[in-house]
Amino acid sequence: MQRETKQRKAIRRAITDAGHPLSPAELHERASDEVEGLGIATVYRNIKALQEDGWLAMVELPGEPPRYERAGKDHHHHFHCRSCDRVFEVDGCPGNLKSVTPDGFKLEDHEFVLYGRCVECAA
Amino acid sequence: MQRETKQRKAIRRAITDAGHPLSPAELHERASDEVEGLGIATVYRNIKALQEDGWLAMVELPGEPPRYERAGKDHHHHFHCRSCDRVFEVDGCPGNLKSVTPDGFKLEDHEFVLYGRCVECAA
DNA sequence: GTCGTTGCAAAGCGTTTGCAGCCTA
DNA sequence: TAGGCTGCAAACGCTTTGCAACGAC
Repeated sequence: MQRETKQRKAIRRAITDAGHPLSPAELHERASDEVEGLGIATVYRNIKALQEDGWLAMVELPGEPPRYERAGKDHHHHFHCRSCDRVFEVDGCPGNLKSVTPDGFKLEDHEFVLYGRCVECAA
Repeated sequence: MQRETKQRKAIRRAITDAGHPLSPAELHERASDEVEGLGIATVYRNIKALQEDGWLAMVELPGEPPRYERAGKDHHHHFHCRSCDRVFEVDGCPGNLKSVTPDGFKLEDHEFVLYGRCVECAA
């Protein structure tokens, strides 16, 4: 990644402003506000480039298309609201992982997703 | 679902024999051993029918195509081996979920995936 | 001016659907 | 024999890629 185009700038800004993980389509929609005619292929290409650059991190939830957030955050997990479909960050970790790992298996990593209603939708 | 065709029988058997979740492609491959010329569309249609029938359960892991296992098992999670790409069942649950749920959020469900090396690949 | 980047359109890939013929009950 | 089920091929939705033009440096 070498040049700072207006498209790339808009995509960066969309991620930064969102505050929660965005899908490629959401990212395209938001960045299009700033750059008219932005192509979806450009969004995908920049997602890849920004990931390789270590600026962007992929958030994969079961059964969901991938979303993206700023990289470099502390270890965290996600809460997926079934009502508004938004994804929120959750600090902390339940721990206790070793105790459920089968004997002989080598645990390297884990993912962990909460489902329910966010504070707005629970009201 | 009303008729017991040889295709459906083969698909049921493939799931039962596997002992771990299978992707549609794996299911097609295994069931094809028993029924020559089995169409992939038939596999997908039966996956849907068997799910609606409550016989089959979908296992969705982050960033992975869906896999399927027998329904009706006790609450469990999965271990995904990064070496052989197989998915194993893990009994138990780390608990402690309430403590990481943000205030005001209503927790309804959770998913939880371990990554690493299975006992065979760790050797 | 160079060559990384872009938009468009075509190609991929996994999944779904329309349809005519098949076969279970 | 009826109509659920199947295989095939076309259609889909999302993502990737080829290509000629564009524009950041």
